[in-house]
Amino acid sequence: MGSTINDIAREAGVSIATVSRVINGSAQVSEETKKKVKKVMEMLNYSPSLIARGLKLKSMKNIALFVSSFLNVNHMRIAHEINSHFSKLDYDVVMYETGNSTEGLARAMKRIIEKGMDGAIFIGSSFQVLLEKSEETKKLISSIPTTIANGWVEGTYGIFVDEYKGMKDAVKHLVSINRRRLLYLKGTDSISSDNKLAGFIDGCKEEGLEEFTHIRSENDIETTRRLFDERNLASKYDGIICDEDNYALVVIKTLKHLGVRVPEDVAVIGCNNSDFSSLSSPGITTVNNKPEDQGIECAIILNEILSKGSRLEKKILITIEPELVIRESTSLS
Amino acid sequence: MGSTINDIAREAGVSIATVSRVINGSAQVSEETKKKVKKVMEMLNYSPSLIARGLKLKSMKNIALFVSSFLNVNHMRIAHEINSHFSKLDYDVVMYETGNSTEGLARAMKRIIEKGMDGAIFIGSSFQVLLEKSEETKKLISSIPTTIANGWVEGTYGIFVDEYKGMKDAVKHLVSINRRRLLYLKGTDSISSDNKLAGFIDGCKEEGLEEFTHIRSENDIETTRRLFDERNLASKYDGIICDEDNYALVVIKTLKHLGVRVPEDVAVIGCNNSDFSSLSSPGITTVNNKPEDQGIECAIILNEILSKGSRLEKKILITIEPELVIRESTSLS
DNA sequence: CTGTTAGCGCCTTCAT
DNA sequence: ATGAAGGCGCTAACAG
Repeated sequence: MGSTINDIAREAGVSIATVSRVINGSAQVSEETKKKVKKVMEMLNYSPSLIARGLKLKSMKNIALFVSSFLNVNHMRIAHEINSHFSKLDYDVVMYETGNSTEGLARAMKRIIEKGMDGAIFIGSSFQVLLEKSEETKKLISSIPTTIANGWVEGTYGIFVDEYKGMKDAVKHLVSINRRRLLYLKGTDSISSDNKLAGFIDGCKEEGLEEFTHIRSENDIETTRRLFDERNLASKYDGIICDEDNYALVVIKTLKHLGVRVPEDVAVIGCNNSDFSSLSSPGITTVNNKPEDQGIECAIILNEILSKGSRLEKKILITIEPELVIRESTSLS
Repeated sequence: MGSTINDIAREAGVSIATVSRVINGSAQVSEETKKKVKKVMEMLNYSPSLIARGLKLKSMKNIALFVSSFLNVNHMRIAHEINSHFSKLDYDVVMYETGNSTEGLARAMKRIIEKGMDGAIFIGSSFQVLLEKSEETKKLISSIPTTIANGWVEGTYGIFVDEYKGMKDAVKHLVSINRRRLLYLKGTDSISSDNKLAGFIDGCKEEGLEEFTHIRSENDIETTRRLFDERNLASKYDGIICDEDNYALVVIKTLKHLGVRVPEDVAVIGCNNSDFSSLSSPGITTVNNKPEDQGIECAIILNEILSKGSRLEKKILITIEPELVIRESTSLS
């Protein structure tokens, strides 16, 4: 609302160049004038227009962050870390909620050039698919430094989360507590969810299991109840893995409704190590895919590219190893 | 990456003024030249620099959104609605995570003038206190259109959520199922949490209850267990209200641990109508404070001020009435 | 150490 | 219907 650099210059009796210098510390200014200028800035409650500076410098120190939804807690945990990291470096991270459509993504991504974003981060494997669908987005992406949490696309740097192995470990854990009839419940489709499922299947095979299945379902209470009723799932299986914690909650609710005990009759495992899994009763054993680490890695790598001013020599593909967190839903204490 | 308005003008053989006109539809341009210009824009894959435009227009169509943490699901539900609303209007909402310190808030709020934000929204009653702490922030806030979800400060428009009444209703509900020894568990301090507590207390009085208490506690599993052990809470009370759903989960976990049945022995009520409350077993009766409505109202009001170009005549103070959602934790089906 | 100047890309009178 | 020109607030040579 403000005073501009001109006001400061006039009031302090110096040129705008000098003012600019004391603002940015970009060159030697005598202590005396520096002090004078600073005083005037205080008096007039001046703060430089980042948008004018941005026009000149072709950067507003913004990084664009794309998420499918603000309501996805796991993704927000990642976003939180990224934001913390960059806000310390005086960057603003601007979050865009894209939904799951190509159009939504494309519309949001237009901002990256309209606003001269310095970098971009995509959260979630779903973007891997979406980004590859359109030439336009692919081109856009390779025009600025980009990292993807849990995914990779040509021209970007990806953080890979080995959820395949995570699910294998989950299977092994179930076998270790004598469960040999396993059911896998898969939620919405995505590369991540495919990887998890593959880990489940291969894990079962490696363990020599003979009775295991996977079902694609909505993670919604009514649907799940019906599913369990119709297929009599509760009595057929003694171990269930869900690809997300919230679905595990729904499953447990369903099992209780049927009078089935967890974990005595059926053991249950979820994924994400969310508050759902730790706070629910029983606590849910879960595959911790370390969203915080994903966020930190994304931020570090992107910042490295940014400050190096160029692409990294080799395509770093950090791999994060999930970890099984064991809770009551699989332990007969 | 970018072609500029100059490139387009040159390539199309017109002046930049004309190009500007077709971009903004701001004046009559002959169909012919319009077509020509548009074609060139397509060919060169041009998109106007919002930052240059922003410098000229003194607005980048940005609204600043302040949240204490991205990890607060309830707040993000509000943010989600706000974002949806404004993105349709071609505004970007820039989210700032401020923590709970004055410094964090002040630092973030500097952006509102540095970046010439068009408006600001604060999510959560905690900001009411923080904002009033400093003259600087108070002044800042009254310099641009501002709304607050669940709070109010001089110079802003507030959305008021009647959580006081919400909690009274919760008490009444417990009484209606014959609970007369009530315990209230209070989490982190805030105006909102104070209002809720007041509602609980007054509700108990109105109902003529004689045994009721409230305790301030951390909502963490270990702390809660210790608290229940030391004070023997589980046997003293037959109804418990928590000021947030996640704490209700912790309480239920604790009760189960002690072999106490919910709701037969102790009924439990939470607040927020979060996924926690609907997905947990038992489902938790909860005070729905309608975050979605809060978000929508914030957005609508702010947008109204923005488009009217001036402050609204009267200080609107929309009031949102919470609604009790009854689930298994209070119903002996 | 300090001032002058030329843009950054766009919008907007003011002429034509 | 179109063009010319000034300016938004700031930075970065280039002079001095």
